[in-house]
Amino acid sequence: MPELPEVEILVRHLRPALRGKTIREITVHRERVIRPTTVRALKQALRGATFTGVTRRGKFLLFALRRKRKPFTLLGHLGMTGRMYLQPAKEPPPRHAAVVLGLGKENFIYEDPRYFGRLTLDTHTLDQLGPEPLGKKFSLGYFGAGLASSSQPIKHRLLDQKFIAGIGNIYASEAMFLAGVPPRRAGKKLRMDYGVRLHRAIRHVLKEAIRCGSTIPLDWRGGKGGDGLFYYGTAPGAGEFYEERLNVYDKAGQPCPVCKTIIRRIVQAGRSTYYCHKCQR
DNA sequence: CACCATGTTCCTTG
DNA sequence: CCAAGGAACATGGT
Repeated sequence: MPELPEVEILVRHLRPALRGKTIREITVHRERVIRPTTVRALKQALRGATFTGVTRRGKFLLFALRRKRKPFTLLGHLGMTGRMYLQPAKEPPPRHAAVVLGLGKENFIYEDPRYFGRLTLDTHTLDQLGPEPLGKKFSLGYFGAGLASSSQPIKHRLLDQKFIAGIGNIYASEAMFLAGVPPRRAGKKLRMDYGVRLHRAIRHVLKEAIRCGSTIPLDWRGGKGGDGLFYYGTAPGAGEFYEERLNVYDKAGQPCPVCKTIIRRIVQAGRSTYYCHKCQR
């Protein structure tokens, strides 16, 4: 589920749910998700620490904590299949629980069937992230210069987290469609008027996804009477959102919603790109 | 069995 | 040093 909008929605739910809660127990089921932090170091840092806030940077979650008056950050990433949520401590952790933090009556669960995500004390990777696409530093000038200096295909550029933090495979295709930009065009060969359109489209698709609570099917199951417990995952009845909101992603073989041309799927840098050959040229 | 998957990181080659 | 391409990671869905 996780691109920038999904992480943003998750952060907004986790922030009030975690604030003020103290970690009493730490269980690491998969050491690879905490690397390079060791189990010993993680336990030493987290035991007795209290959550003071949750923020986002690109697709990363930043858990602000304080222990013995000293503030520090725990960094989270959902990879492809990660989920983070609270559940009653009496319920058994899910099959693919990677890390479980005991908070008293509740457990903070980080589960991830593929274990591609992270929950670590090492925040070094944040230094390399580019600007937030919805922030001030992602200016038209920055974006235009970043494209003009690159011979890489536009699609490839959009996924480069050092250039822009938070765009993933779904919203890259969607933004290019809205802007009428051909995915294989080299950055430096894109006409500036299309650069302007793409810049606007990126912000638009991300904002819309956030506004909808996400374009991807997901649902928050409030516990009994909205007590802060919730569930991050697919919603049985959310299919309609998905169909309506996404124009091209995963729509190969289906008609373009604008011109009815059949949507194509190509592979770039080992990943699928979906586009309308007629609208994007 | 085959192929695909919302992401990052590492390694090789040029 | 950089860029490009591919594999690896690990599991589940179709």
